[in-house]
Amino acid sequence: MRKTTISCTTCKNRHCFIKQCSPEWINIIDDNKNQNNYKKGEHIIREGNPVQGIYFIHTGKVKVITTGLNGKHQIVRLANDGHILGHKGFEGDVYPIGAIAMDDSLICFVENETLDDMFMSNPKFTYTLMMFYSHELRKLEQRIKNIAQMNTREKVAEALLYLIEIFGLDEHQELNTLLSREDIAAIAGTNAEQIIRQLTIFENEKIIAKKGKKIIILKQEELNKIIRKVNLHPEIRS
Amino acid sequence: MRKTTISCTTCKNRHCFIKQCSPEWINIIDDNKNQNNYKKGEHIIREGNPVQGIYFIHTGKVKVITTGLNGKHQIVRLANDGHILGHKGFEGDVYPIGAIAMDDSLICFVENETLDDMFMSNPKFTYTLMMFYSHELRKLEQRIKNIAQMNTREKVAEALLYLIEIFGLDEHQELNTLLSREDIAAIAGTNAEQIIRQLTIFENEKIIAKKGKKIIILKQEELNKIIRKVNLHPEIRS
DNA sequence: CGTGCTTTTGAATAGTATCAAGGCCGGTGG
DNA sequence: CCACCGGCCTTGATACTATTCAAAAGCACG
Repeated sequence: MRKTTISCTTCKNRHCFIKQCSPEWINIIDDNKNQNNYKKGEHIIREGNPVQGIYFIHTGKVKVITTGLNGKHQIVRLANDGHILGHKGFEGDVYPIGAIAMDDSLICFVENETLDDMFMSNPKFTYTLMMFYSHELRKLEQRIKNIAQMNTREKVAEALLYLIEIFGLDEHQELNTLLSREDIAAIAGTNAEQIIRQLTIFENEKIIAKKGKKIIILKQEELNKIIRKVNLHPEIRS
Repeated sequence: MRKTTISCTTCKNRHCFIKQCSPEWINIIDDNKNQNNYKKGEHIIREGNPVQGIYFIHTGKVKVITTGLNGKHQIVRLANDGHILGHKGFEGDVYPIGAIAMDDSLICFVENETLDDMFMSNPKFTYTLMMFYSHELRKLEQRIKNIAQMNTREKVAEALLYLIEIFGLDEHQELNTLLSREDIAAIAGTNAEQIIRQLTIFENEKIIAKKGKKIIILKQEELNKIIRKVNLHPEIRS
């Protein structure tokens, strides 16, 4: 973690919610924010620490985890540029989640006191954040259904699609991120062995290819089918 | 579904978010809202219908479902007095979830156009809604972890605790709601047979008692233990 | 007093987690 | 440059758990 100083007034991140504030407020935030560079693997938030504000991701990739059964980690959410970490709403409480940088990440921090003033004076900012939460909620509701009902094959397909959605593919159809099998298992809600077996099956079916640890997506539509098949049952919809 | 007319100015629901608006706005909402009584089992929202606004639960019990694998229903959330249905943020889209009354329920509906004006003119309303979403998000994140990692025993314990949290127990320690085994299965993310088997086990362990379809909670702390044991591993926390 | 629905139980089957062992790869030090 | 080490990946065998199917019992309702 190393302190840096990119001003909000020159910041090029178009998705940052702070941009929803008025120009004079952006200046105030500029003076009050803390900006740090986190190295790959570094903790941004530790589970159980007191909540002091919200983290805004300028650039980077972050995994949000909670510790569960037998100390197993579950990846609850993946976040990148423009996303936030540490939801508003539990001052005096502790973070129920931890956040770890998956790549070197530049992250701005705004403390609770400043945030409260921002909400009061910038309705558009509050509104945008409300919409963000609303969307996240909707996504999680879908994910709950998936994780609860899917078998391993479907879970792995869903995890891959989730990774594509968040981080995207490069020009060679390669996943723009390098996760351990264990990390993928923590997204899908199973263990590393199951992930490997299923990836091998997908490889045999020519849906993906493996290049070392990297995963190349050959037929994304096939992954979609595995999930869609699950979602669309028009004959059942009343 | 039958139209009723309780004015917001005399409404006694303390949790309703509309109360966060200014008095003049409450009058405007009063003129623009639609209030209906839904009978037990009636659909409030149908999966796939266009989104037109937000539903505010005055009184009642509602299950929020999505249709998944092989047409199985997953109960994503349970809602009661003061909660809302149909998240803001997908105008022009269709509801990804359905909502069904579990008891006779009185529900107010406000359409998108009115809502947008409310957000613009009532920052406190927007802020309150943002906080609500933030809390819901946090709860769902915990639930995701649970559902993904728990075995049947733990899932059933969690489902029972969830029911207690939302609907509470009456003076005889009876669950304040009557769900089918299938409904409980749709919360826990398994099937009705597993629920029955596990309820029988809990009964033998004197953790619960069954009175017909009703469930009596004898030792809630034992249910907590089953879940807590899962959450607390201090030796592992870094 | 049937009829249909939900609950309950049992048995067979399929699926998943766990354990163990070997392979691969990158990094380190000789 | 090579040999070794440790970590992650991979695969197989096994034990366990959950799902499915089938059938009986209980219950509500007309």
